[in-house]
Amino acid sequence: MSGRAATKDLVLDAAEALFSAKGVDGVSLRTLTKEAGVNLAAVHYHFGSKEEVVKAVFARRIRPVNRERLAMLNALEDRGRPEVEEIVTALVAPALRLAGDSPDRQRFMRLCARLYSEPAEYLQQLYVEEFSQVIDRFERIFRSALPSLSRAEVRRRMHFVVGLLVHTMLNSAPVRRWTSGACDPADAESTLAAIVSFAAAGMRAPVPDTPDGVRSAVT
Amino acid sequence: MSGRAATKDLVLDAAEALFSAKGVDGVSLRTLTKEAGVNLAAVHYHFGSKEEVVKAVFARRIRPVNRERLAMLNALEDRGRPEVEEIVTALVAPALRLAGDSPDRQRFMRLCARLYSEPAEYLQQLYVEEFSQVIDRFERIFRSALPSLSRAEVRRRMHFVVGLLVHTMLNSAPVRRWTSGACDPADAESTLAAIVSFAAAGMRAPVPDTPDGVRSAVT
DNA sequence: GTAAGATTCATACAGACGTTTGAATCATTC
DNA sequence: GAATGATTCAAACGTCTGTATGAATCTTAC
Repeated sequence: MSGRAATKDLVLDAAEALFSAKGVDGVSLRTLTKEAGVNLAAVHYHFGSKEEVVKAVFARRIRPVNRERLAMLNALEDRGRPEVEEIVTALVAPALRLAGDSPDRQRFMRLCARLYSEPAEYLQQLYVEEFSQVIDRFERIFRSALPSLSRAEVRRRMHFVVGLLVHTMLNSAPVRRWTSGACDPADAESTLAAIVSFAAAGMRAPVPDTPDGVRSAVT
Repeated sequence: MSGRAATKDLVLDAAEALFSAKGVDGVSLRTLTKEAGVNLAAVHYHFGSKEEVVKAVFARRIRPVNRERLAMLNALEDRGRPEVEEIVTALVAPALRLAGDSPDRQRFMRLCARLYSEPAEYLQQLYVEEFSQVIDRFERIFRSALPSLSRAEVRRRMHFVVGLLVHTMLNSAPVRRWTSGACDPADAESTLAAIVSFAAAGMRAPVPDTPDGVRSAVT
């Protein structure tokens, strides 16, 4: 216990900013510690390795997001059968909300999306730990709102929703360029509304006829 | 001219496989050239730098994809007013088709998606060169099929579609895990049908009421 | 105020990195 | 078959990487 713990946070803050800008592999510990204003050896003293820094950066912010997701689901279920839009909102809004508060969090949003598409093995395990419960919860509640979809189809479509969410969070700058500023992703409110409308319609889309239509037997 | 050109292709093939497995930063030129069975210096002799290798790997396969996209759009427009599903198919199918033929191409699909979410600046310029024409084309044809959407809204929703496409191509393994094998993304046919159904419904979704509803003036 | 523990510091290590070089080999042409 | 240009090769360059060490400095408690 004890200790100022300031150094640890300085490292995490700088790591969040730098990793999101240049990718994990693109940032050396020397760059990182210099930016944080701490000694090079502080990283290994406080974290043990660079990998542990990455995991700490990720976990620090993703846990509140997933907590909020589950809380929103709880609130929805208490009020009866939730609409698809409401479920999608519970999945998307807590993540997007990260951008609302401060530029730091906006940076993290991009890091989060970037990490999700990085291949490192030590991260895969982290995803399982942090997400598997949330995924299961959403699958169940989506299935009850969309009873005509098979379990596999629900999961696939959830994957689509996560995909467009991650992509939106990752590429804010390109979107702003594409839309000539009309769709500023920093405008979290309109982004959220657009995603929810799009994703809910997608979740409700008719199941395509599989030519060899046995696949839907998997339920 | 002349020369066997075999070395160049050996490098590109190995780069495609390795980059897609471990990311660009995760593969050293020594690993790459050893895997390719060529000398370390061959990279700089034939390409000049590692960055140029990345760009060559990307361009080699993405150009045929975009050519096919444009060809499909041409065919659609010749036959009259295309349906939203058809436009989405023209956007998605050529990319997914990469996975159909061989494991090599499947690897490339993942690389492609990964590159798209990497921050390196030298890649951004490549995207503009390779994609801007295609994007403009799709925007126009989408707008004619969805006249109620503003230009900005069309672009935003196109971005969503690209997002779920990229995410699908990037994370085939997780999807297979999630769906317990029921949605094998290697089954390109069913993946395509699922994406098209989901994305077309999303493109057609009602425009959410913007509380300060002036934004839709941008047209 | 002094002992004990936590933290910081400068410095070093060994190895991997992208890149360069100059000689050796190959293919081609006359 | 000798000459020429294209290609390959082994070796080395300097720099940067993540990690480790041990002394110096703080913090805390008595």
